[in-house]
Amino acid sequence: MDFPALEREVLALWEKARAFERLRELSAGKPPWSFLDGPITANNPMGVHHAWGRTYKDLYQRYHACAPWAPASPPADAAAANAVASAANAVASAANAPAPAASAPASAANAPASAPCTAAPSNATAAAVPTRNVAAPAGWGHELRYQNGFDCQGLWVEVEVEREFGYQSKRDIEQHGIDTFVEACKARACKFAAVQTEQSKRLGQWMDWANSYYTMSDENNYAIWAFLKKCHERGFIYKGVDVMPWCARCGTGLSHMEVSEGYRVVGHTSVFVKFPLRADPRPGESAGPFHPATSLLVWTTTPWTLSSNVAAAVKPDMTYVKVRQGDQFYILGKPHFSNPRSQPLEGEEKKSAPPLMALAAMFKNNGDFEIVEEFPGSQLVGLTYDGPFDQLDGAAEARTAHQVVAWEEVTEKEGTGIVHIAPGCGSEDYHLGKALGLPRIAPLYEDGTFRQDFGFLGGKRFDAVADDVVASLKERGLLFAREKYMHRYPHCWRCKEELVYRLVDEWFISMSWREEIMNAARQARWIPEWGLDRELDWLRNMGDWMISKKRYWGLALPIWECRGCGHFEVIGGREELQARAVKGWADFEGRSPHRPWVDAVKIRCEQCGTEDVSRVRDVGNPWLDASIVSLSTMGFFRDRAYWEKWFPADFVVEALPGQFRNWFYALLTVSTMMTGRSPFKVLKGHGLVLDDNGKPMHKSEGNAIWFEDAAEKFGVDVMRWLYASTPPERNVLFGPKHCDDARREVIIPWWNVYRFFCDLASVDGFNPVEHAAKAEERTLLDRWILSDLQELIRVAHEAYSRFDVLRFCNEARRFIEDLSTWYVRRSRRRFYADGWPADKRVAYATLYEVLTTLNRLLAPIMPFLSETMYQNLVARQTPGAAESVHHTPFPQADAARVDRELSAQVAALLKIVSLGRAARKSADLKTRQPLAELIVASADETKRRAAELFRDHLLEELNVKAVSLRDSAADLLRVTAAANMKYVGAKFGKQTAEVKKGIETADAKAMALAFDSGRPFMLQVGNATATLEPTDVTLSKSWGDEWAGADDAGTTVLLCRKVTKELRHEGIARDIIRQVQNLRKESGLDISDRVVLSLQTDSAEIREAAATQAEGILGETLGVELTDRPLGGDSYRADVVLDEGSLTIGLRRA
RNA sequence: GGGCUCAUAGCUCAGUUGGCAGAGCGCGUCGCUGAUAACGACGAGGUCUCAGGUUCAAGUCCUGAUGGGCCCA
Repeated sequence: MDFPALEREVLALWEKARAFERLRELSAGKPPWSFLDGPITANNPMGVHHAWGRTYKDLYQRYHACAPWAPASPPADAAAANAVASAANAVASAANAPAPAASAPASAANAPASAPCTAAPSNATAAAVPTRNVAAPAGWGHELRYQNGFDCQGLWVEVEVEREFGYQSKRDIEQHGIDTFVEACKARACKFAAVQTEQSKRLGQWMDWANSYYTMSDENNYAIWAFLKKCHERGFIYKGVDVMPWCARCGTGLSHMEVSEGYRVVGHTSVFVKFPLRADPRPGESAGPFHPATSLLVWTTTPWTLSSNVAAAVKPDMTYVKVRQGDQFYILGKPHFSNPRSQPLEGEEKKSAPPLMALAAMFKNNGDFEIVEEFPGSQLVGLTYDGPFDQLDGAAEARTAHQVVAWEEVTEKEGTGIVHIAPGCGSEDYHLGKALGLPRIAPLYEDGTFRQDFGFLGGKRFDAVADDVVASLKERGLLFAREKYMHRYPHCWRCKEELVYRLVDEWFISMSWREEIMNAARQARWIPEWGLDRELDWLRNMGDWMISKKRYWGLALPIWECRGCGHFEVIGGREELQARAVKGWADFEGRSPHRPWVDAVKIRCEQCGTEDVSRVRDVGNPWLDASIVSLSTMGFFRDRAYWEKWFPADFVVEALPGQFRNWFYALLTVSTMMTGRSPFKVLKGHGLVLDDNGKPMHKSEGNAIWFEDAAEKFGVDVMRWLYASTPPERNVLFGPKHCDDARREVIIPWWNVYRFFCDLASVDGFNPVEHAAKAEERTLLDRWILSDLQELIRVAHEAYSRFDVLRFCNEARRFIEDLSTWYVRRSRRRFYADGWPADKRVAYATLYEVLTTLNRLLAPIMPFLSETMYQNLVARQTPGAAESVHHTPFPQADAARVDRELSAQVAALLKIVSLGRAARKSADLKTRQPLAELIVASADETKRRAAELFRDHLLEELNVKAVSLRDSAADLLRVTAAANMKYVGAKFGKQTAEVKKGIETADAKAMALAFDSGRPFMLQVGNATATLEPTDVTLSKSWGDEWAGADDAGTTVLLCRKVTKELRHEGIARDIIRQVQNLRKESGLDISDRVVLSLQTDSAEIREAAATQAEGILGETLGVELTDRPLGGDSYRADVVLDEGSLTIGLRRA
């Protein structure tokens, strides 16, 4: 079966029938169900990892599009109350919503004025979808917005375009023109939005593709302006000077969120450096121990920052030592001196990192040494020293500032206990320096090279000077030691270069109002629940939000800053800018609010009157772009009634890693500022997609799987099933192996039941209306499978409505297995009858109902297979049926058809059959050999009742002539007991030998009966009582020569072992029949072909059996004549070996 | 250093108010089959990561530890 081909056919069918548009017509005016799409980055083709989230997005939308308005049955537990509440809300808000006539043409009326991608797959007529209002059946279905989103702006696009153009740096961009560059970025976003649209369609996503939102749209950008203005009105926007992580290649600072993306383990040159003390300046201390031959021993992993050293920090309450070596004295922390040192790594990285030498060992390498003094760090505070690069002009400001300062954060775990402080080159350094009023030296330009006034370092890049610095220190006798040090160091998450800490001006949103955002976060239901704690933790701890980036392609920060007086204003929208413009509006008019065009507009400073105030050059943090969409895409600024209808979203779902600090955070922050509310009612997160072996997919390692390849090799239904049936908070393993497993486990059995039905139904001319069944006509098995089907429907509603599709998948898998391996297998013969006897009609009707219902339940997960089945089973059969399975209401469970007792009885039946097979196995009696009698002995009434009700099935399944029932088989039971020494020895110690003997001589049968009823067995050993558990003994059970048996938990199944001559002949006949059937199949005969049969054998017994059973053999194999002579001519032939001898079979079509 | 999370058979994973440790795949033996790309029985494979606690009863609840993952500093 070529599933991908089938999927392509379904896609063509949907397109031809306008199936998605038709669904929207059917849904128009129904209660809204609001899904908000987190925008996918439109920068590359979609990967299989995107397909996970998009599967959830699609399947929950498909469910709600056709779900009933209230749960089918009241959920039992508290967690479900949530679902009830939200469903109730949906209905309530429907009642309050504007009349359908006003809100129906929603997507058309609310479409952004200018679609940013004219080249994007745009279809104006399709966009205006709900053209007519169909009278909707009351009670089911919801209206959805189906709006997909594309994230378009940001450095990730710039990096790709730079690569396309062969640019090396920001200078190239400015030289060739920002306008050219920005246009190319726009074009790239449009190009990949179109690619992703086609891929998403292939995945089966039903979305209003022509109406996708783009974060680069004018509407979206101006909406962010409005948000920033509101922040400014509350005083939260400020310009900060900070030491920021900086990417020298990209020429931009990175936000906290971005820095966390890019930590990698690297080796750096670390150095131990001497800071020679100057004469103690403190009054009364000049004669102290700190004479000129004493140096502070300082350690750093970033030698380039020594150029900008200002201070050395010590921990006041930590003990320091003074070490003499030759005529030199060194001061360092006592714990650091002798403790082993290690690199701050984990797992594999830790194992592969080289060992580090302890400081004491370094001293030892240099010769004899002794500790001459110990004192607390507080005694060092205030001392001054000579800086390592005081000779450089750029460091002049620090020459008089070098001093020892107190700092609680000095750690005992690494370094020397004396920390090099360069407030212009490190974040913590900066904050310490700021608190102490130290000067700060910023030695680097934007591109990471040293300023010219840094002498021998001037013009060199920060990451290329380690050796120069070391050489210079060594030459001047300041180097104590150097080593390679492995640690996690931040890298640019886009271009992979090492970051550097640099003093820069950036724009921030203060997070002083974080409690408000936390309260909004608490309004939503988070799946998994710990997601809320995780988000709150982030909100509690995050610093102010840095929103500026010194780049080109992105939101133009609407901040106009006066060069004259420093006053800045935040402009809240296009109209406001136009009103304030004093220059350049004509140049900007008609352009998108991007660089460079918007930069032409100048305003007048409202504080000092300066006329040509320019916009700051920065663009916005890209998470701002996606943060606004709960407002911008739902008409917050344009159509408040429409927005009220759709906000907050009922559901959002995205990948967990990263989004707590990215989209979830940004979305909450903006919504809280603008509305004070959470923008979503339910947030669901899912994990990562790994390869078949559980490894992350990387292009460079060759284990990445392209979406198109996966779709065409595996099929998307299996992909969707795999994603739907994986626990969302875990990672999913995706690849050929897991796809094959899932297909074999679920899809193939389901498909085969469907095909079994279709093959027969088309021959028999089954008609669902004509061949209906009445309840009282159903067999027990019919009623059982229909009962379980009702349970499955109930679970489906519960699972889908609580966003727990995994639970439904597990139940569906079990149901399909029961259906395929028990119901259909046990019901096959009913379908083979000639004509339309009642039993056949009922079997057809039952299986038809099961298949069509199951199909509907699985449709949200596997829309292609279910559509195929629906077209065959329903659409072509039933005049007036809906065109697509996805237009039909989700089934409702009928509680009256649930029969739990019957389900328990079928389960008991399966157990009895299993025991019967075990009994046959124990006596080496193969199932083909008919036996005279089966005894089911059980104290459990359900088991006895099951054996009675399903007597006929037992007869066939276990190939016996009769079934009898008993309460107990104890009278036939013979047991021998042996001690299990492993447990008995451990439990009874010295008594073991006695207990062992006791067990062997005890009443083993009483012991077995005790264990079977769940009790321990009390064994008298001398004067004491030993309590025996089932694990303490090994019991061997038998039921005499006449019976083969097997038992479990108080139920015993016995088979009569006596094989009479007649039974043996029947067994041989059955062997023959099976071999004949094999040959028929191998020969390619049709099931209904009549044959002439020839059997030749040397075995007298086989001959006799064939003769006495001839009628049965011919009947089962559709034989018209049985002969013992060869057939010759165009006959088929097979030589087989039976237990009794060899046999040659001949076949010829009659 | 802090937060969150996960740990069940060789592998992938179920285990829903605490009640006799499960499935699929893989492996071995046997059986069954006009039963489909199958199906069934039996077997090997488990200290449910470890240590405490609550309880008549803990894979499940609590505390701590160890290890993996994510995040923060």
